[in-house]
This record gives sequence, C-alpha cells and structure tokens, in this order.
Amino acid sequence: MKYTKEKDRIIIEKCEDFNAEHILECGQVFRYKKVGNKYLVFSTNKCAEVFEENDKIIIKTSDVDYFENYFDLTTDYANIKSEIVKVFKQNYKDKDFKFLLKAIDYGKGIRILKQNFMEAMLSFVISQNNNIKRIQLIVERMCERYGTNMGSYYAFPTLEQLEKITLNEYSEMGLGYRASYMVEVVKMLGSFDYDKFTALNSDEKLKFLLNTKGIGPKVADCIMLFGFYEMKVFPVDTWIVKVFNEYFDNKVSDRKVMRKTLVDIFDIYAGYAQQYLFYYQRLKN
DNA sequence: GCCCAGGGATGCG
DNA sequence: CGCATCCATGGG
Repeated sequence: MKYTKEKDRIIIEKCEDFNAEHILECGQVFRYKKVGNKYLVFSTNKCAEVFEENDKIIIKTSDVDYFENYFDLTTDYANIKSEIVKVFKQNYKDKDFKFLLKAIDYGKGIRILKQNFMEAMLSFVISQNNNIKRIQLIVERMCERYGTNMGSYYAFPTLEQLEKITLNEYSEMGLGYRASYMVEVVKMLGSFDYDKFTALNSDEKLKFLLNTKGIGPKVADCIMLFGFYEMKVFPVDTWIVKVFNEYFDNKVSDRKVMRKTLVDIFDIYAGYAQQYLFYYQRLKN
C-alpha cells in the first residue's frame, strides 16, 4: 500500500486494502464516530480524522507516527487475504470455499488495528453477552466521566484514573454484572508486567489471562488479538458459532472444539480470517 | 413477556 | 472433567 506522511496527515493512495468503514465497523474497536463523510477515531488520549479528498484517503492527526502504527499501514493485506484462502484450501481439503471469498470481498478494506492493550482488554470485558451499540455507549461514558478532557473529546482513562472507579460507579454506567469484573481486571492491571507478558507464548498468555476473574476464553482471545496482535487465535462468539454451523461442521456444538478447528485451519492467519468472517456474518443480510 | 447481544462464574453430577 | 443455570441491561 502506498502512502506518504506529512506533519499533520497521512495520505494514502486509494486502495482496496484500506476502508475506514470496514476497519472501524467490523467490531474490533468501539471508540469512533461517524460525522458526515468522516470518521473520528480515538485511541488512548489521541485522535484522528479519516476522510477522502481528491480521490485519496487522508488520516489527519497530530500524531502521524502513532496512527501509522495504529492502522497497521506497513502490513500487506492483499497478501494476507490470498494467504487466508490458500491455507483454507490446504488445511480443509475438498470443502467449498466460496463463502470465504465472499466474506473477504465483503470486508476487503479491513485491517487489524494495533490498539492499546489496556483499552482493548477493558472494552472486551464489557463486551461479553452485550451488543456493539451498548458496548460503545458504556466505553464512551467511561471516557467522559473518568478520562482526561482533551478539548473536543475525552481520553480513555489511565490506569491511575481507572483505579479510582468504584464498583458502584461501574454499575451506574450500566455495566450490570460486569461491574465486578472491571474492578478485578483493573486490580490485575495494577501489577501487570507488560514485557513479561509479551514474552510468553500464545498458550501461556491465554492461561495468564484466564486466571483473571471476568476474562474467559472468548474475551482472552480478543485481548490477545486486538491488544497484543497475536494472530494465531480465533475468538468464538455467537456470530462465529453461526459461521461455523453454516460453513464448517454443523455437528460440533462445543466452542472450544470450534476454536481449535479454526486455528488449525487458518494457522497464523486465524486472527485476520476471524475478522472477515465476523464482519460478513453480522452484516450480510 | 420473550429473545438476543462479540460470555463467564458457579455449582452440581 | 462436562453441563446447566444464573447473571444486569436495553433493543427488537
């Protein structure tokens, strides 16, 4: 993908592999707003505007390097998309793969964002047994009430700010029974060693996360994928269950078995494949 | 009133 | 172990 950086913007040559709607509305991130034909994106205490101008895609921001990394601009997604199909054919022989081509085409502009791990972690703790609209609302409330005022928006709360939020205050934000999970996860973050964690292998990371109350198998996979860019995972939620029953083996009902099957098929591209399939399944009708 | 949403903890066998 | 049940909340 061709792009250039200036002081206050990244300019991307129009390209199938970058589509703001696909990237932001595929369920990987919750802090964005569509305003007219622009998307506003928020990450930690930073902000960017994404829009088209003179047949080019513009990412306007005061921190160009941060959003170059955030949007994963140096990764070749055309290659990833073809590899997904290739490994499917190799590892799931004689199966119809038309659905996979359709899904990849439907969300062809998706990219996996390099989110802040704390933000991803807490967002996906909120996400359990919840819907995307309400997750967005709750995350926004958290930022407005406890994050730093940045002028035209609020930052995601820092660890210090999070540690002051009480169980009751989480409940007041509409978290329901997840309120106590948030307290537990923030407590864990208080002694979290980032370097030690990222040095672990995939299974060890999973085991560590599952040790925290409020983080189960699906949320742990989301945290590894969206917070730590660990691609050999496959978060299985209600939508992926539908995908599995429709296009894979409809005799399986155990989510753990589905996860293993899908990781075995898509291997190091599993995390990417999951996003195309999730987006397609949720919005195709 | 019922079902569903990017599920997880708990208890019971 | 596997499993059923309960857990807040809001929209359709």
